[in-house]
Amino acid sequence: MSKKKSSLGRQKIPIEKIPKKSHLQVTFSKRRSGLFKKASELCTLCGVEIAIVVFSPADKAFSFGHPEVESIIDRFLTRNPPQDSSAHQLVEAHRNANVRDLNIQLTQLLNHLEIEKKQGEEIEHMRKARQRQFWWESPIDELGLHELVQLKGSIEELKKNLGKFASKCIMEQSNVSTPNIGISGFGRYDSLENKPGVGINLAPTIPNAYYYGFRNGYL
Amino acid sequence: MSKKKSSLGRQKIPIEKIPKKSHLQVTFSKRRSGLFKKASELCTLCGVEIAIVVFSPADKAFSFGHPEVESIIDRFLTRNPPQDSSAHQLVEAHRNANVRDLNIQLTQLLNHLEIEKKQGEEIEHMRKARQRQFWWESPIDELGLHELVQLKGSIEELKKNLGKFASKCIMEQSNVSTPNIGISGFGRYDSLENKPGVGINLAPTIPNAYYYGFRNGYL
DNA sequence: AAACCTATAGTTAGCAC
DNA sequence: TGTGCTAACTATAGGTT
Repeated sequence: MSKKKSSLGRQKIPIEKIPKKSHLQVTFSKRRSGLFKKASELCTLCGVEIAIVVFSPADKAFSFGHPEVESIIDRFLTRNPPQDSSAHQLVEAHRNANVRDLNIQLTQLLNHLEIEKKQGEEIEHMRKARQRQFWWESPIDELGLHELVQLKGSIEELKKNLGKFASKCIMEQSNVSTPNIGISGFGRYDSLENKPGVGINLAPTIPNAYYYGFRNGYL
Repeated sequence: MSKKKSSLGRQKIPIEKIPKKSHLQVTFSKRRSGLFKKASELCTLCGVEIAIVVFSPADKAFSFGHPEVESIIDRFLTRNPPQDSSAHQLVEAHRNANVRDLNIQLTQLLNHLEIEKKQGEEIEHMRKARQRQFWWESPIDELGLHELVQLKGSIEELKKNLGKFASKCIMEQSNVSTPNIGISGFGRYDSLENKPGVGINLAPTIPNAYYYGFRNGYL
């Protein structure tokens, strides 16, 4: 006849880590679902958005989210300045991996640009120097020793070349079957540009193969 | 004698959005703290990590986190592949703001580099072309029309300059007190470089101020 | 708004399946 | 693991301050 209570019912437990593992596991499961239920009720009753993330004792992730965990987390992180503090660093680092890559690329590009610029400046320099080498078109009494030496060499060179050309012309005069290599240009030049008084007057008819000279209209 | 109940105590409410705003606000406050309390109890009892984010009806953010909301969120996001899907886009965009800036910078730099390179190439081209302009030192029968035209113009120029120099020399011969501006160079040149046969032989004694010409030893 | 009160709705510990 | 039971424990609706 004695009614045996099947259980003592709910017992008060201290809020401290449950030592018995199997027990802890059960409690975790029950209270986790209870927590999520409370959250969902709060969502419905108050029309608010809630996200919960729980890592179980076995390090498994459980999450509740209304509407979605991600969107709420995003909202939260956007508002709460990502303080890049200690804990955040790892993920931030991971997130910034491409930023780092871009920075490296940028640095390399800047270096490249620097080199390219210097090369450009150097070439520009050379160009200007080269321009200055057209001294032989400037008044002759403005020339220095070095430039005059160069002028001499150049004219000497020109002399030789003209000599070669002259002999070639003579060769051709005596042998008509020889192709007119190198003559056509001169021919055109003569017809187009050999205005009296300023042209270059070659004297191909002069027998001496080494004869050549310049004459201007003022002479 | 009649004991009046001060309150009916807790009444059952349907789990649906509370219509009365003031009422809702109170419920939100109470249940939110209740939720956080449950969470903290779960943390203590089971030694787990929990993060909760709640956006109030007034769109204010409340959060619970043990140990910290951020670290738990990071853990969560790191494991759950950041799916870059719809919801995540906004924050991703925000996060990638600096990435975008870097990309813009990079693009600009690449453009700059492109321009710089082209300039460099152009200048290099000019340099080579300029080098080729020393054609007047190469065999004369290899020259084309254009080069010959140039040669003519250059020699014409040289002729004028020599003419000016010659007249200057004549002026000086007739007036000894005139300073030797522009002559010293020539003087040095003469003494150092006027080897027989290849030198430039000026004839300053010729009365005509416009007389000048070249003669080589082979003539 | 927040803090307290009270009666009661809701949660859950311990046990069994 | 999860579910069901039940008594006890806790949270909280509605009120007052």
